[in-house]
Amino acid sequence: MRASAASEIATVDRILDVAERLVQTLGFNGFSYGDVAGELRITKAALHYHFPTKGALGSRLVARYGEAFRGALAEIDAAESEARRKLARYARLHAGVLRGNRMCLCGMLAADQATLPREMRARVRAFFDANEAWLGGVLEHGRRAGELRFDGAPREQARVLLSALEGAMLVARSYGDVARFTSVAERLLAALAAD
Amino acid sequence: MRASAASEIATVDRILDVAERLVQTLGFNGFSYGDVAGELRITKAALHYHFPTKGALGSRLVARYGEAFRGALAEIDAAESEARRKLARYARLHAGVLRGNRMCLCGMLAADQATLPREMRARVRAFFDANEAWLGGVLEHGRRAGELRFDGAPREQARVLLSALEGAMLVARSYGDVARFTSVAERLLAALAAD
DNA sequence: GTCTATAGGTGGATAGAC
DNA sequence: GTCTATCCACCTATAGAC
Repeated sequence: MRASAASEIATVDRILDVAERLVQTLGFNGFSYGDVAGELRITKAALHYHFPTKGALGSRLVARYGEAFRGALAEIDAAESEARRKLARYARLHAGVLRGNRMCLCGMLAADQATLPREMRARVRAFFDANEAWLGGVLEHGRRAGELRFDGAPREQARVLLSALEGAMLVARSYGDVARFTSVAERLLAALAAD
Repeated sequence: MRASAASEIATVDRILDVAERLVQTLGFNGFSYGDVAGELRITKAALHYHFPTKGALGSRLVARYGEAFRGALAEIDAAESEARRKLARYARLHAGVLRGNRMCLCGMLAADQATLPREMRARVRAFFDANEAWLGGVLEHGRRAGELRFDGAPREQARVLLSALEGAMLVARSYGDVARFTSVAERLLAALAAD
């Protein structure tokens, strides 16, 4: 391994980038090694050198996606202190994914759940867990601060929010209409406002 | 075509039953003619006699599912007059689908959207449209009657509800935990209560 | 790290006998 | 309406040369 110039991207990452987009648009059973290889102008055999099986590729995909998301959540925490602004940025995170007709990687894989290797399934759940935990923290803090109003446990309310946003992506994508998502997201957040 | 005894089920319907379950659990790209044929102990060629292409089978599947759902909504309208009770039964409809690890057929197909033939995509949207229209009507009526409280257009609120329920199914299925769905559904309906 | 070549299987779909 | 037989494209994955 040598030092690489800034403009170069390691083959592994280029594979992950293409595969990620394909999974998010077509589903885990809707893309093939051939699709990825063809787009990168390498052979399927070269792909297998980097990722011996499709499941291994999928696992790395979910792991990387989860890390990136956790990074984005940390950025939100660093940039915003108000709960309502944090939630608004969280929703915008998903809206960003939706542009380009992409579904949340883990929402898509949740649909393919029954056909995935064990490890991928576990990682998808871990992604949801992390999102719920973060949302739960924001909700709890926001309610304590008097910014937000809702009944019951923050963690339960977090599940409502996560489910609703994943579903809003799913449905909005059927219409190719991001506004459908943002409209739902705005209503969900407005319902939590204390004023 | 001859009169058939009550216990007999036409081959076409048995095909649709099996295919429906497979799509709801595995996704449209996660099942094959071979799977259906194997389960019914007929050959793939026999399947092609009834449904020349996979897309034709899929279209019939969505059409039938939509009709069944409309029937269920009509039943709810006939049995209940209060908006809150209608919505509760609507949520129970989805909970029933979720048992047996099934996803809403159209929610699943929404994930597979990009890989579907045009006609199937249109039928999936029609399903969502019909659900939104029915929910919008119930919400509007419920608010007028003072049973429900929410801001904005009923049709917009209907989209929130539909998205959230679809998403709740998607996420709950990852955990194999129907309670996750019912908990979210109850919170959504409680948030609409006027009291 | 990428290639050619290929294995071994399965995908959807068709032809023609019964 | 169901079968056998078959087509061809594609799938994931491996072996071995460069």
